[in-house]
Amino acid sequence: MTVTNDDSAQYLIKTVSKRSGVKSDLVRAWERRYQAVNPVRTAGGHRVYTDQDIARLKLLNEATNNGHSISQIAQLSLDDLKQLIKKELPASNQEFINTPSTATNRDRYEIAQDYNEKCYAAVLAFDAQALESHFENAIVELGSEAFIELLLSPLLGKIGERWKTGELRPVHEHMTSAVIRSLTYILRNNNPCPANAPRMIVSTPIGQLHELGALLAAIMAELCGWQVTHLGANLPAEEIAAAVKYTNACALTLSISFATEDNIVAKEIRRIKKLIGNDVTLIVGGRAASHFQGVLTEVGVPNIQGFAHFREILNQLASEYHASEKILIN
Amino acid sequence: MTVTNDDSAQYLIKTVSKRSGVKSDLVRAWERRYQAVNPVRTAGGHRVYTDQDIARLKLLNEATNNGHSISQIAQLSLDDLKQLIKKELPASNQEFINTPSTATNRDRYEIAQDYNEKCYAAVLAFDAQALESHFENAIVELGSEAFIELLLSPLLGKIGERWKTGELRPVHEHMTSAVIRSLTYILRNNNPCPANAPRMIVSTPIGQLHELGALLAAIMAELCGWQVTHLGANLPAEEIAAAVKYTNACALTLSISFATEDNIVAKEIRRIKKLIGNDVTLIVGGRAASHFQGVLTEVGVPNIQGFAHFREILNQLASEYHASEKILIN
DNA sequence: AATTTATTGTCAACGTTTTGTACAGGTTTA
DNA sequence: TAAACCTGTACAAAACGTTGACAATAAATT
Repeated sequence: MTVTNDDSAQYLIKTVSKRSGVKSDLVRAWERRYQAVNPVRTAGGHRVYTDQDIARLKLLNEATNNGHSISQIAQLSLDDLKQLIKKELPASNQEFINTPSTATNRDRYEIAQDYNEKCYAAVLAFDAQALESHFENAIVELGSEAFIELLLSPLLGKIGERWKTGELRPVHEHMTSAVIRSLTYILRNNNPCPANAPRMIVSTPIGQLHELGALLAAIMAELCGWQVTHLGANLPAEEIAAAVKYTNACALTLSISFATEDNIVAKEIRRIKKLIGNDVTLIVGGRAASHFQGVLTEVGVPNIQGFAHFREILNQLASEYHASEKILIN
Repeated sequence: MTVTNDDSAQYLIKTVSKRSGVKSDLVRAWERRYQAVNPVRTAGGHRVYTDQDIARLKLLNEATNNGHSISQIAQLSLDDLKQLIKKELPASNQEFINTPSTATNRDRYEIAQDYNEKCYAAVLAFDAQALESHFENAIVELGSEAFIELLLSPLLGKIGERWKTGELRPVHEHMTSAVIRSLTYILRNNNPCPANAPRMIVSTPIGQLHELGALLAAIMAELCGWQVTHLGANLPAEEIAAAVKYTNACALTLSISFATEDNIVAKEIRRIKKLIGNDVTLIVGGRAASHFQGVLTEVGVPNIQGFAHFREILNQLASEYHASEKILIN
């Protein structure tokens, strides 16, 4: 967990209690009896907690509700706690994980807002460790779904904008995608996908160097139960098509983030469509996708509009896939 | 990964009872009469069980339901119990019968060899899931160090060769690096690096599209206690230099995997050297690094020869860094 | 076949430990 | 100054622990 040199302690016990779901008195008791957390103190003696402490208390709360005795788990590391929780729920009540009863929707929106600023600050400061740490905490606190919709997606949008204004450089984006790529591991493990899940390839056509959008699509598809192979950015049509063939994927998602003057992207999309044929569904999304509306309608690709739409398409495809699979079995 | 860390006792009897299906009273009776389990005790005398104990009780429960007398099987080993159950039920409850394969005294080299073949097969078959799974197992079985030296490095070498012969396509490499990137998370967590660790940037200059070598270098440096930021492949000199500045890195590692006819790489290396100055150590490695020997000696970069050499340089740099840091403090 | 013996799951009684909650009186913060 | 915190203490419900006993079977012996 990359020892966080997180001197950013900032929350008083009331806030911590609200966000973690553990009553203030109990937070103090857990600290006194088991050293479950070690908050810093103000000059006057008030406890001051970090985001990590909140994540920790949240997990401890969940674990104790699951029957674990606090004295036995209070000193476990964040990672051990995550594993503990994961073991408890072998795909039973996903709702409980993703919709923690402790935070209302507005709360979560504000929390995400909070993390958003911190994460952007970390990107700007080129602090990969802080960024990763914030992401980890946010995943615990928000759950995978809200993490993506309320934090990751807006953040990546912001990064894209700021990149155009010159506030951020290409390296900022590279660093960010490196961090997000390694996070994929956590997210994937939160939602282990079934063996017969439909497969998808995610990439970016030649000329499109920005992979953040593709990463987002890949993560979202994984959370929807797909088995995703992310190929990175800037790949020629033949390569992408080859990957589709190799994996026997039933869908291919391309991310187009920037509108280019040349017509390379349009050409590539046509070539890809020709190579993969009609049995594989082509999905094109991204901030600049609408710029290529002409080609997209030409090859029969729907225009993705927001999350809900993307998720909807994914679910529909998945159910079609499973239906056809059943027929094959019979 | 989720490898049950057996040594961490943490469950109280209620939880154990719920999970194993054996009533609390009976668990105690089995312990008292036959020493079926040997739980640790808390200071106050409460029994504390491990995951293994739970597995054991589950199996004992099943076996007694199958007609075995508890006194006869209470002291059997976990493996023996699994065997017993397996024989009884030819086709029903085959779950949870995984041999932890603990006491293998086989040579690590052979194990790595074995994994190497499996992993290469997964790459060839474009099976990202299998590849990731093999990697995970290998890390557990070999440990991070041996994983890198005996498995990852030879494997990446092989992939590089086969790429040249045309047996593998570029997508194979992309897929592989995607998997390895997400694995970074595990490796990093196995070796949490201290807050005052020296920082390093790892990347690949423009024209070098292959990032496997850079990934390998990044992982190795992290295991040596560095705080590494991996930027991905194919970045212009200014970007790389900017990242060095932002992170205040004291070393920059570039990976050169392929010899190009043009002299772009040489140019880029000169530019990078000029931009980062002499306070930042430039390290250049990779299969094709020797091809640019001229430039490298010109800018004063040592020729990396194998792991040991790279590690040696890293350690020396780190100790120099820490020495200079101490001086700064005083 | 009848009787004795051993095994095994379950309970009850009664004391101890764990753990969440509460409150009082003083201090810090905004 | 009011609201929020801190420390310390206390308390009660839930969960555990030990001991010992008791049927219901299963196994062995007469």
